[in-house]
Amino acid sequence: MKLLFVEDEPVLLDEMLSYFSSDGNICEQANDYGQAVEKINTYAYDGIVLDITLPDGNGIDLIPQIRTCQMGTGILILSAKNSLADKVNGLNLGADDYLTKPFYLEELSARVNALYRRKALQGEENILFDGFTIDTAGKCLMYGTEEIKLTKKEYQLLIYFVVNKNRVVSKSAIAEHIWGDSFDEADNFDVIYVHMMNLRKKLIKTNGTDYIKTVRGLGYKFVS
Amino acid sequence: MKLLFVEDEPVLLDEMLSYFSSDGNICEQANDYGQAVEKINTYAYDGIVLDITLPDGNGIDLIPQIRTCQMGTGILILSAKNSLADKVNGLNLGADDYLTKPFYLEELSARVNALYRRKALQGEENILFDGFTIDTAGKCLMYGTEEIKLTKKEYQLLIYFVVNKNRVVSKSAIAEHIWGDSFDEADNFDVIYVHMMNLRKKLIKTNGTDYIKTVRGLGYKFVS
DNA sequence: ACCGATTCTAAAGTTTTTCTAAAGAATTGG
DNA sequence: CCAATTCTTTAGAAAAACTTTAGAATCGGT
Repeated sequence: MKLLFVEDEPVLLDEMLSYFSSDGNICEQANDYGQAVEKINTYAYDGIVLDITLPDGNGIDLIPQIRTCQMGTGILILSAKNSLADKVNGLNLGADDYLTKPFYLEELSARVNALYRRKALQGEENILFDGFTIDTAGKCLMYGTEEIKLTKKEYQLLIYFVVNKNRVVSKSAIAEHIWGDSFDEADNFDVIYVHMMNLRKKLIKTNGTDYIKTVRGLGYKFVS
Repeated sequence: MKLLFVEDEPVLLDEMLSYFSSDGNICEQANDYGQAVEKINTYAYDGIVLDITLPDGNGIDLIPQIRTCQMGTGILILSAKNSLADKVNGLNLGADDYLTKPFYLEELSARVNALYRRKALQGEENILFDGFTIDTAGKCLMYGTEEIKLTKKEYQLLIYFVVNKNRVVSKSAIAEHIWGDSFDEADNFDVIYVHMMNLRKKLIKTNGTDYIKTVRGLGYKFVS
């Protein structure tokens, strides 16, 4: 998933970025309030980890802005202050969870994942469709008891499609979501074609159904 | 696991630090109330050993502070006073266990480990899987009656994997949990690769099964 | 201070995944 | 119906991720 980390302390920021990146997410950063505003108004994120104390403003003030332009985005507030007022205030303004520094990256990760599941999938640990089970903890796809081996990119694609079930997702959206900034859109979507095809093939091979419909000129749609 | 020792008497502090460090834990110290407050608000710990009588304050007053920012941390109170009032007071405020000075380090160790077991391992003394027994008190792995000799790192890895059975754990998560802050993630994960390989080899050699699946690009997963 | 065990580093080897490129099929618009 | 565009499919190159080995450094106990 695509995450934004708003944090001014460089060490902690680095730790979070490398932790979440190596966990298979696309991560972006904002070092202060100004950068955060810019990012929020330009890109869509699945989750935003927001430090409250920033050099040029209070992170809490970002929450309404995020909520007006990114309804479904999970917001987790971070704060060094051990203040109940901040927590209550943040949650009232529309944050979804709260974590006080210090914390284990492991716990932050668990909470961000939980947010994403709550937001996108109504709190289901396992996503089921038509005999398939996506085990989000084990990061694998099962058909009955048999494991359908997916590569990392295929797994990410599948999750993204299932979350956006019955909705057309553009190739740009896929690129932004799964490749992030590193994707060179000017060139071509060939990479996406190839991965789509590989994922499709594996699903079709399993039970004969093609869950992914091509919407020519617009993108793809997962139906189930 | 990561521990904090709050104790003003240097001899006892040193003894505790060296005992627990050599047992494979990540240990930190605070010599007085002030240092303790600082540490508690900066880092996360699995367990805190807390002397009640400190030169600049009463250790008991730290308990609420710990509890508000570190929910899952085990707290063990130490006191020279053999006072029932202190004990009751401490436990009421959220401490998990109590030990009166003087004591044997072995007993302290046993109690701190018990705290961890209660917290992370849901109270299990022995973890069983497929003919193997992990004796968490003796910190060893048995296959039937035969002991499978593991190094400290291998044992820690195994515990971490077993606790997270069927869940993919990223290399960052492993690093954070087993190497702590000393791990230089920027460089490489080579150390992890090597230890993983050694642990795997020992398990495979014992009964031919590879319980650890590599999830390329994401981490490893213990399945049983 | 020495010995053995453990842990780490470095590098070569292996496997898997990802990407690129190109040819072929389907669809759309003129 | 033809040309242009968009997508599918294949195959192989390139990159990345992981495994394995060996030896150096470090640690712990005597």
